[in-house]
Amino acid sequence: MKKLAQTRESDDIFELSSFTPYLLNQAAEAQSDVFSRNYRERYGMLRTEWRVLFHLGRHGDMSAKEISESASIHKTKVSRAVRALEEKRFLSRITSPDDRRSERLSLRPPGQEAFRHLSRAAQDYEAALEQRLGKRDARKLRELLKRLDGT
Amino acid sequence: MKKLAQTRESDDIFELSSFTPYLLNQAAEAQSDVFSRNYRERYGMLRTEWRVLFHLGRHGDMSAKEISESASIHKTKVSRAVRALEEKRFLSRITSPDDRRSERLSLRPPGQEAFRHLSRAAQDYEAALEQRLGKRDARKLRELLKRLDGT
DNA sequence: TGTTGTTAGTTACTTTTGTAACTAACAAGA
DNA sequence: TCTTGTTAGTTACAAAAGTAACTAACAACA
Repeated sequence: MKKLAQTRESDDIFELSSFTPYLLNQAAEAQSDVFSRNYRERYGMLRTEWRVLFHLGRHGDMSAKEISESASIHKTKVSRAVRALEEKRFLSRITSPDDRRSERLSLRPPGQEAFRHLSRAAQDYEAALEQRLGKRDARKLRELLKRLDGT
Repeated sequence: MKKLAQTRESDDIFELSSFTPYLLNQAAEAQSDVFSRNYRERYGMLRTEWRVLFHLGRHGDMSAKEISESASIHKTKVSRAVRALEEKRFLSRITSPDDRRSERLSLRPPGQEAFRHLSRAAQDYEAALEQRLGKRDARKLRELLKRLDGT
C-alpha cells in the first residue's frame, strides 16, 4: 500500500541524529576538543585567548573593541583574554594617544612566536581534515557552515 | 610567472573563515541560540535538560547511565538535568528493584507534553533549515557533520 | 564651562560547566 | 562473611561564561 500524504514528513521517527543543531554541536565540540590541545597544553591558553592572539597576529595591532567586533566575541570575554595574554607576556598595551579610553594591543615576541606556531598547527589541522573528508567535501562543508552562521 | 611549489598551501593567507573548527563553532552557536528559545523561554530549560527530556520521550524509560551513554553527556550533567526536570515535575524516578543504585526515569504527563511540543518544534526547525539550504545541501551537511563527530 | 549622551574597557555578581572525590550498592572470589 | 574492585549517581569545589552595572574619557552643543 502506498504511503499517504502526511502533514509533516516522518512524523513518527525523529532522532537527534537528524537534528542539525545537535549534529553541529557534537561536531563542533569534537573538533574543538582535538584542536584545543594545541593551545591548552603548551601555552595554557583558553579558546578566547587563542582567538584574540590569532586576530592580533593576523591583523596587526588592534584595540579590544576592534577584536570584539571582527571576531564576534563579547567585550568582557575579550577583556579577560587580553588580561590573560598580558600576564603570559604575550602582548602589551599602550593607551591610545588620540583616545585615552582605548588601548593599542600588540603582540610581543613570545606572543608572535606562539601565533606562528599555532597558526601553523591550525593549517596542518585543516589540511588533515581536508585529507579525511576529501578536498571537495571539505570545501562544501565550509561553504555550508558559512551560510548558517548568520542565522 | 607560474606559482612555485610550496611546502604548505597558501602559507601566506590563513583566515579564521577557512578554519573549519571555527566555522563549526560559529554555526553551532548561531543555530543553538535560535532553537534554544523554544525550551528556554517557555519551560526555563537548559540545553542538557532538553536533551535528557528528548531521550526519555524518544526511547521511553531509561536510567541516567543509559542516557549518559546514548547521548554522550557526562554523568554529572545528566544528574543535574534530571534533578532540574524532577523539580519541574517533568519526570519521576523509581529506584530500580534489581539494582538499587540505579533509577528508572519516566516522563510524567507534563513532561510528555513538553516533549511532544519541543519535538514538533525541532521538526519544524529542521524543515525550515532544509528550506533554506535546499534538501540536497541539508542532507549533505548532516552527513558531513556525522563524519566529523567521531573525531 | 556645564550638561547630556555615548563609548572603551573593567569589575562584580550570578549561572553554568568541569573535575574529583565521595556514598551506597553490587559482584566475585577467598 | 570478609575482602577487593567496580559501578550509579551525587556533591563539593574550582574554572569559565553571561549579564549588568560601573568608571573614565570623549563629543557635541547650549
